[in-house]
Amino acid sequence: MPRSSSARRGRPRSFDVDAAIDAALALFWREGFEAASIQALAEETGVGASSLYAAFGSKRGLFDRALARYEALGDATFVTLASGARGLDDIDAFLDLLAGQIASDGPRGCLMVHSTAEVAPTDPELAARMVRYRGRIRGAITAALRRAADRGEIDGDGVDDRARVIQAALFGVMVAARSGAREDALATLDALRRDLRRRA
Amino acid sequence: MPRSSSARRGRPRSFDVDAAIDAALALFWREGFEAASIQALAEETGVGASSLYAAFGSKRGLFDRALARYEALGDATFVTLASGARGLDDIDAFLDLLAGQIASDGPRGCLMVHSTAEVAPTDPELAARMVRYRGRIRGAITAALRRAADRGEIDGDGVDDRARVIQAALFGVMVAARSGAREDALATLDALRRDLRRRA
DNA sequence: CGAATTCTGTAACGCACGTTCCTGATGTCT
DNA sequence: AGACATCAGGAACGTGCGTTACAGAATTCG
Repeated sequence: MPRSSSARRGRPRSFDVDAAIDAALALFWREGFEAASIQALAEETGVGASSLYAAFGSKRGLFDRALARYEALGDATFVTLASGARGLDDIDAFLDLLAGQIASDGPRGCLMVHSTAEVAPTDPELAARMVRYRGRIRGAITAALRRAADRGEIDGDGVDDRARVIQAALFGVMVAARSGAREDALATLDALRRDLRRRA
Repeated sequence: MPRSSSARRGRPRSFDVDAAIDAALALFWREGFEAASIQALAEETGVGASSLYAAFGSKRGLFDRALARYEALGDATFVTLASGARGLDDIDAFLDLLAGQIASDGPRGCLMVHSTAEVAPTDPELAARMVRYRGRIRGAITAALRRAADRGEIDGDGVDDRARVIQAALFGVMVAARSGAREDALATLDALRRDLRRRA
């Protein structure tokens, strides 16, 4: 049990907690919660299993930290969407970010999406987390659509409905990406873009 | 190894294979592939583990049969969408079916969606199956949208894009349903409905 | 009726998992 | 320097998993 004070007695930790969380996040993202074994997490982070337990309590505890990190990364990518200076262009920029991630060799899909599929049904606390995450995305999309309507880029009617649809479609794209259908996922992102512009 | 002929020698099987597949499907649907243990499958189907292995070869073999059954059920619900006599009304009817399933106490979400999240990254054969399934849904939606355009219910431009978006949004709705957010999922289905009509 | 064949239920196997224990190493504080 | 506290690494534990081996039950064919 580490102290809250920065001055601790005893042998100091030989690894960076945040770096370990980032490494664990990468593995969870790639393989999912169950499939990421403690041994694999130890290898990925370069930290022994018992040290992981000392620092995070349990596999689930480490997962929580990794999810929090994921959410922070997500919020950073939503910021332009939520409070940018433009309208549809901000949405396009956001879709570009997603397309870049899908086209890359990084982890497939969205950690929140496949964690929902895997653990949310048996874990109410995590389920609630997913709901909040979804709501935050939807809120950011709504804000961008409102700006677009204010600028006369789209019709102002049905902005809330449209935000719901876009958010859901993005999650659907992430499911496709998870199955390795990159072309399909990217094509759907483009379709979403065009469909949005067609409402001008 | 059972014979192809109906006249078999030896002790006859004491359970109905199709009924066992249906029961296994229900459990996979509820809990996912990994979480559905052989013991739980044996209880759910009422068939001993060794008999399941004799009949299906492996857990994965049983899962394949269950997925095939799921696809057959799905195709049955797509049929009106794919080749109905109406346009937007056929889409509405399909959305009603989905809403009914989400509102019910049955398994949450779509088996294909959460199997993709769980298994597709490490199983190319299953991943291909998911891609085909998604394509079939998209095809059915496209057909219904074309009919709607022919009847003058919507603008004919961008039907393919729109079908992509709708299919992705439906999967996103299934993710939400999987996390137990019934209200949210149903609200998004309604939003999708209204958004579609608004393009009239 | 007896031989051959297939299915059922139980028990067991090997393995991998998450987790904990223990010992020695490595620090800080007085 | 010595007492104390924490950490690191490896071995070990118990559990549950998918799967298989085996012995008895049930049926068909000659």
